[in-house]
Amino acid sequence: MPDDKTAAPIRPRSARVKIADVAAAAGVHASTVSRVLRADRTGRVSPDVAARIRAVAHDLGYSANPLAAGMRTRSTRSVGVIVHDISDPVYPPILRGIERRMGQAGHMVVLGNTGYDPAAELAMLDQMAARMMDGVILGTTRRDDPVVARARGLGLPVVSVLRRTDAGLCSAVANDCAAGMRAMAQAVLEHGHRDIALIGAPQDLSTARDRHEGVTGALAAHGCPVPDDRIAFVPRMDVVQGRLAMQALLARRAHPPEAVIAVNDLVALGAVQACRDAGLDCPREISVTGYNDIPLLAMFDPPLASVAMDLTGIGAQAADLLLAHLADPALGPQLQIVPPVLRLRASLARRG
Amino acid sequence: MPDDKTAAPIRPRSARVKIADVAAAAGVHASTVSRVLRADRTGRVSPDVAARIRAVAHDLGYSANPLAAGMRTRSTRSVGVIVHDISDPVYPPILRGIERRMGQAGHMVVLGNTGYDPAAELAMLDQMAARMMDGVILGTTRRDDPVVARARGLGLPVVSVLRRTDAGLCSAVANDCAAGMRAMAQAVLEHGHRDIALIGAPQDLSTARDRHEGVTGALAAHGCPVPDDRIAFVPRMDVVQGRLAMQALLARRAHPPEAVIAVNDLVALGAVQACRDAGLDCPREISVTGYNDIPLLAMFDPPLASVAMDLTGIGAQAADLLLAHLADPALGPQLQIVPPVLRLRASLARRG
DNA sequence: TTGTATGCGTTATCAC
DNA sequence: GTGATAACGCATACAA
Repeated sequence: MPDDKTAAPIRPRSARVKIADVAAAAGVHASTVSRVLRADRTGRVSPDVAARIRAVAHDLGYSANPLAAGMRTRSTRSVGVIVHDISDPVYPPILRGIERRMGQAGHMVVLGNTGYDPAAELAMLDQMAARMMDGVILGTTRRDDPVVARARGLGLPVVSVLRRTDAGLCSAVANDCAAGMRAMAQAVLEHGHRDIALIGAPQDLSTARDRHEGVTGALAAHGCPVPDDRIAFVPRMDVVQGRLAMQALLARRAHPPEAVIAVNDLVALGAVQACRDAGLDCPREISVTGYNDIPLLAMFDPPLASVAMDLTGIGAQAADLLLAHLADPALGPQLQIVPPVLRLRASLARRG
Repeated sequence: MPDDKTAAPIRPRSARVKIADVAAAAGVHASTVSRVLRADRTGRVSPDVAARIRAVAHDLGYSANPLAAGMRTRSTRSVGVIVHDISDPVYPPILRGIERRMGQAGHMVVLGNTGYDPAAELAMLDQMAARMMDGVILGTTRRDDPVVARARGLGLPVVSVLRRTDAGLCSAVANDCAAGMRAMAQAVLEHGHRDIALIGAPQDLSTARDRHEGVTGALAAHGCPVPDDRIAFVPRMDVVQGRLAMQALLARRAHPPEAVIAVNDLVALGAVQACRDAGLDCPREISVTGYNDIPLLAMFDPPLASVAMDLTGIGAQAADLLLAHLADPALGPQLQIVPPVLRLRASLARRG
């Protein structure tokens, strides 16, 4: 056995103390140290030896390398989170809930931002799988999502947050968007509006679809169906697109609608901008509503009526659900529905 | 040499194809595959063999495992980002800039949220170091930061974003907060206000300190020094604390100040709330200003005067700077200053 | 140009 | 109860 140390380290070795150092200092073998420092005692160690090892490890400032351990255990104790756009204020509270829970469980959170690009979502998942992440939380889920399918193929646990797949192929934490929007539609009607416009989003997202079906269904059921030229769609749910959609709506008819129900808050805020640009006073001349109740929404001008949910709680639930899947690989897809709560504010005003 | 395959895999092997699989399929040795697939050709390989290996790798859907590679190369191609509170709207645009640049460079971004807790910041850095992250971007930097010191001790490259250390011990991308606040102070004076109150933040953050010194200095220089009872400090820069601080300010004197200059936008929004609670009309009776120009600030009621900077650009610059440090470990601390831009809006009104 | 041997830090499975 | 050994997937100094 040649013992030449030819394969020298690339860098001047970082001073990180490893198991071998602890073992040497404690006068035991590395495997014994590993047994002691690993909480799940696979093999028992005599109390005095264990105590000595623990003391030495502490003195030397040893901390385990989860990556190296992961090579062997196939668990790196890290999870990915993929979102369309971290700049959308709906995500930070969710991310915060995820990060806190995962941190408590000793897992790190890796962030992926994919800008509404399905190809980027797939590439991001592959990246995360290649890095041996234990699981992924998807904030990008589409109703029929190749990302979910590929994750299944890879055996990578996935939890969907906010949205879900039609087939329920993966666990999801979401709110009942259709119910939320039905409530909002009813509120708009109760405020006396009849000429109502809608701004929807791509229907391959369950949120966008459920909200659209919820609102169209509710309005039709109350004898107030929405004509096609009072419906616009945005390609992305942001302020700029909301503004463009509203401009398009206003251009189609001589008279503006009495109220606009937008698919989410950012789109609604863009719609408000477009109304102002067109010289329309919101809410005196036109009411606008959103969805998600992003932070600080009550402080906008006008305070925006929206549908709220506990975003941080949703993030925490998604994290817990993923942890449950990690603990029990046999666990089937779970669906957790969080109740939506109507938040009526000044942007929804009485007609007249 | 015992060749028994006793150490069986823990899980039913994930179907991930590895270098050995490609090597077997291509009829070459693994090291040859490694040489071909690694862009930086250390040893040359004959073109035909290289082409065959590449084809096989593609057919088999091979993708490298950066973690396993990192065990050897000491580079996991992942970086950490530590922030006080991802729910603060100032961070998402920065994070977006970082994520995009890092993604382009093939690095993943790990997020750490520490809630203004210095101990948590230190623990997070240790976590990231233990996971062999290539570097860390700090959004939490304190003027004399043990996190920066420990990172130096570990040889872990660090770039500070938004804030910086007094000693300039690590690279930083920030704006000139003192200059930004001087401009704001002057604008407030030019609007006729003389009874001006300040809401500051913990002075161990360079942003809070520079802004405070900038505004107090400018006001004093213009013959309008701020008395102690017109100054309040928040423990954290969020809406709730801003509101409490404003309440405290209002309680100290019979008459409210004419203007309030807050350390950042969230604090300013909290101050606006407190003013309203107290029956003060903002901006008719009291002007309020912020800092950072977080997204959508112009749509608030009132539109908040603030000091703007290119947050996404700052994130991208920080990412580039960290990448530069990774490419050249000998690179010393760099300081990049981004210009602040005054954004005057209706929350700052003429006196009277 | 290509194959061989070894190590990165850890853990699982043996033998003792 | 503890030590010895191989393996996780990859990269590289060296020999051939």
